[in-house]
Order: sequence, then structure tokens, then C-alpha cells
Amino acid sequence: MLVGMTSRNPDRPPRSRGGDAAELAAFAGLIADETRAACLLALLDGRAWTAGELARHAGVAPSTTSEHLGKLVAGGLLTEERQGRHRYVRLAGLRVAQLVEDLASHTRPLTPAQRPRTLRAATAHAAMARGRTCYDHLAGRLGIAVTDALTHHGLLRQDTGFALTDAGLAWFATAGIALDRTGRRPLARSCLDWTERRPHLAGVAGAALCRHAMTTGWCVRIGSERAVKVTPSGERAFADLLGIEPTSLR
Amino acid sequence: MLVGMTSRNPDRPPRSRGGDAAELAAFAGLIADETRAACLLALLDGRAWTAGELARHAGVAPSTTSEHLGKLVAGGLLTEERQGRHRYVRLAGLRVAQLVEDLASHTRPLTPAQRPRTLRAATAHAAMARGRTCYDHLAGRLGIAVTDALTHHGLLRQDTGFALTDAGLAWFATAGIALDRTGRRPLARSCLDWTERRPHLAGVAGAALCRHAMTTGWCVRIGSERAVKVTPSGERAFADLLGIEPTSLR
DNA sequence: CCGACGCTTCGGCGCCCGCCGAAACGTTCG
DNA sequence: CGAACGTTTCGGCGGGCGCCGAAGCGTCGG
Repeated sequence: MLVGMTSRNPDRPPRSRGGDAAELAAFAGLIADETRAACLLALLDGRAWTAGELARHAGVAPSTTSEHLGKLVAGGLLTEERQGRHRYVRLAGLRVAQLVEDLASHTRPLTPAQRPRTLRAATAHAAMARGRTCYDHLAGRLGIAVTDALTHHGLLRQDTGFALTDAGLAWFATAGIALDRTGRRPLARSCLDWTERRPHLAGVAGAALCRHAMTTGWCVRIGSERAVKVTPSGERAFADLLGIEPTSLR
Repeated sequence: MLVGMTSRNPDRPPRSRGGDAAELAAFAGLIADETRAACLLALLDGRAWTAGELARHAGVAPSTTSEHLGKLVAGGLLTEERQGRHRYVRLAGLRVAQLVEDLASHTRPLTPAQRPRTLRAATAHAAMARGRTCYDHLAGRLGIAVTDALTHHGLLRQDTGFALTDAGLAWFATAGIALDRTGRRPLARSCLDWTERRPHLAGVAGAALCRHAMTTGWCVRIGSERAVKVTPSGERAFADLLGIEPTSLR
């Protein structure tokens, strides 16, 4: 599947590749289409979208989207869930979200001539750079500010790797943020921020912090995208708990 | 550059994508070709290859390879160095190597029917699974064994993230392995092993350990690929310093 | 100085695949 | 029960692009 044999000179000796080149190319090919890439980026908000929503978002016909989603599901990037006449689809997991963000962080920064032209696109871009979710944790300047504050207070060590300290574990406990340490997922891991080009907190701790921030109303989503903004109560909480200047979040 | 506008229904409203979908797709497209993927996988050994070597390795005409390398260099995945009539090319950096390994770790395991058919391919695959370099650090069962041993002796913590402990820093110092902590590169970071599907040690510490192992003769490369094997002196060293059973490395 | 060699450029070929609209299917709702 | 809706399947079309060989260019070596 997905492996197209091209016409190749039969006199030439066979490829000596490790055998994985075709697999790697086929997998990357799943992302190497503008429409599929648009779907994956939209799904980075961690929610489930219907096929129709993605079709409108990407600006292609529903039939086209259907084919794309079929490939992404078959390739293991998405999981689907049928409900009545709807086909809900979401990223297959953390690793996929991490991979897509990773790839996005490798794209070259936009040249001035390519920058968002319309006012609407420019404000949307600014909102994403200010704060957003990266699948299940906080990113953008908001995510960086939280990560830096944790590090500055000795709750997170970045000098010998990337790990919570004992004080960090205690901080999460006293803040009432439960950390599920049963699974195989690392407690803390760094995730390269796509707009800031610096690492921010991911892993169990990053996800728990984000979930807590959303449920307690520290942050709310704006629009239908991944962008989030900090509420007044959130500004107070971040200032009290981590000493983050409210002005640095605006 | 690299962005092809396809014929799209003009009556349809414009795409609302964040504007990055085209960039992401174009970037992934650099890897989504079997020949380019074969080049990238070969270059994962961290060395510089000539265009001709890559052409023979991939089994395509030199002219074809030339075009592929041009795209990879333009896309920032490779850097080139001209020497006389040779064009040397290597991975552009750590992040690229990490990304390629990451992508490879997402490809589905081969089904029995697709497994290496020839004896030569099977032994090469077995050697890679036993031990190899992942750009500049150790991977495969060898890399896992080292990482597990470090963790078991309290030199590396994986329970609250992924970081060296103070005892770990001391261990590197007494072993005579210098760690350059001046750069921005993290001292320790996890890298998902593509064959073992478990994390192994990367970052400054992983690279220093690998370099030390190669220069002191603990490990030697076998063949022209990335595979490495542990020498008798290496077995003694790994057993003495980390308590690794020699039999687990064979 | 001339031939061998490595690499690049160019034209041309052919396949792959993303796109659409039409038609069909199953679900939901009036 | 019939209409509306979300989704899928199917042909067919067209562009992109990977492939090659031939020709050209610069470098190295006898």
C-alpha cells in the first residue's frame, strides 16, 4: 500500500537501501499534501472534527476530504469514530501531535512578502503566537512564560535535561493539580515551540497544567482554533502561583 | 518556492488555514520521496557523502540525485561543501537527524511478508537493531542497554522527566568524558529508538558518550552503514563502568 | 595538454495523485 | 414515509514531478 513503483531502469542494480526508505517516504507523503496538512494542523487542537468541518476548513470538496481522511486513518495518523451520519476524526495520539508540531517547527519563517495579508489573518496569527494549545498542553508565549517561571523557581530543571524537581512535584500537589504517573508517558518533556523556537513544558505535567487552567477558567479558547487567552482570574493565578507578570501575557 | 498551486475550484471560498499548511506540506514533501528518503537515511550516520555515492546507494542516475540534493539543500535539510569536483553533503544538523529518526519511528513495523528477503539484507537489519549510531549518539539495543544501565545506577532520572542526576554528572567526570555545557543543546534528552520503540539517551551526554566509545575503541563501525559493534575491550568497559552483561550486547 | 571523472543542466517521457461532480448510501428529522 | 443532510464511491481530468540519457562544464591526473 501507498508504495508506488516508478519506472526505473531495469539494468541498474537494485537499491541497497535499508528497506525502510519506501516506508519513510510513504509516511512523510501522508503529510506532504497541502490539504492533508491543513487537516492535521486543525486537529492539533486535540478535538474531534467531522469530515465536513475539515472540508470547509481546507476549502476542498467533501468527496476529496473523504479520500484524504481515509489515507490518514489507514496510515495511523488519525483515529475515527462514527456517530450516525457523522464521521468524527481526531489525531491518533500524542506522538502524532508531537510529530506534526515538530515538522511545523522546521518550516522556514515566513518572509515579509508572504506574511498574512489580511487583517483577519494577521490578528489570528498574533493570537496563536500569544497563547495556544499544542494538542494537550500550553504553547506560544503563554507556554514559554509558564515554563520559564517554573524553571526560575526551581520547580523544573533544564540544566541537566528536562525534568521536574522534588519541589516541582510538591508545587503541583499543593496547587491541587493531580499528576497521573501510572502510564508510560513521561512526566515532563520538552516540546519545541513553533513560534518562539524555544522549549516549553509538555508531558503529563504540561497536560495536567493545561487541563487545570482550562477547567478553572484561567484560560479560555478564542474562536474555533487552538488559540487561547488568559482571563483576569488566570492572570491573578499565574501571578500568585508562579510570579508571572500579567503584562507579559498580553 | 516549492509551493505548487493546484487547480482548485475558484467559486469555493479561500482556505482558512493558518497559512502554514502549504509550508508544512512542502517541507514534508522533501522527505516524501523514496530516493530522497534513502539519502537521508544513509546520511543518518553523521558523515558526509558525495553525490555519486548517494546515487549508487539509492540506485538512481547521478543526474537524478543531483536534482534531489539540490532540493534537500534548498529546503535546509542538508548542507553542502564543494571540494574540487566532488560535492560533499551532510545532514544540516542535530534537529534534522532527530526529525528523520522520529519520522522513521512512526512507520509501521514490517509485516512478515515484507521482511528482508535476502540473507544479506536480513543480517544488515539485525546488525542495525543490535547497535548503531543515531547521528551522533548510540541507538539500538546497545543504546537502550546503556540508557537502562545509567538509569538503574541512579545516574539518569526518567521518573520526573529525562535528566542526568548529580551522580550522573560525577560519573561522566570520573570516566573522563567531558561534557560541553556552553551551548544551547540540552545535556540529556530522550530519543525514541526506532527498532526498540523505547527512549535512549541523546543530547550532549549521549553524543559525548558515543564519541568516547568510538575513540577509545569500545565500539567500531561495521560496513559502510551506521551499524556499530562492541569490541572485547568495550564489553569489559561497559561491564566495569555500568554493569552491563556482555551477553546482552550480542 | 588531453582524457577520465564527477557533477550539472536540459528536454522529454510517463506515472502518480489530487481535484471535481455525479450518483448512491445511510441517517436524521419533519 | 419522504426530504434533507453528511458521507462515500467512482470516472475522468490535469498538473506536478521523478525518471532518464545526452550534452556541457569544471577538476584532476597522467
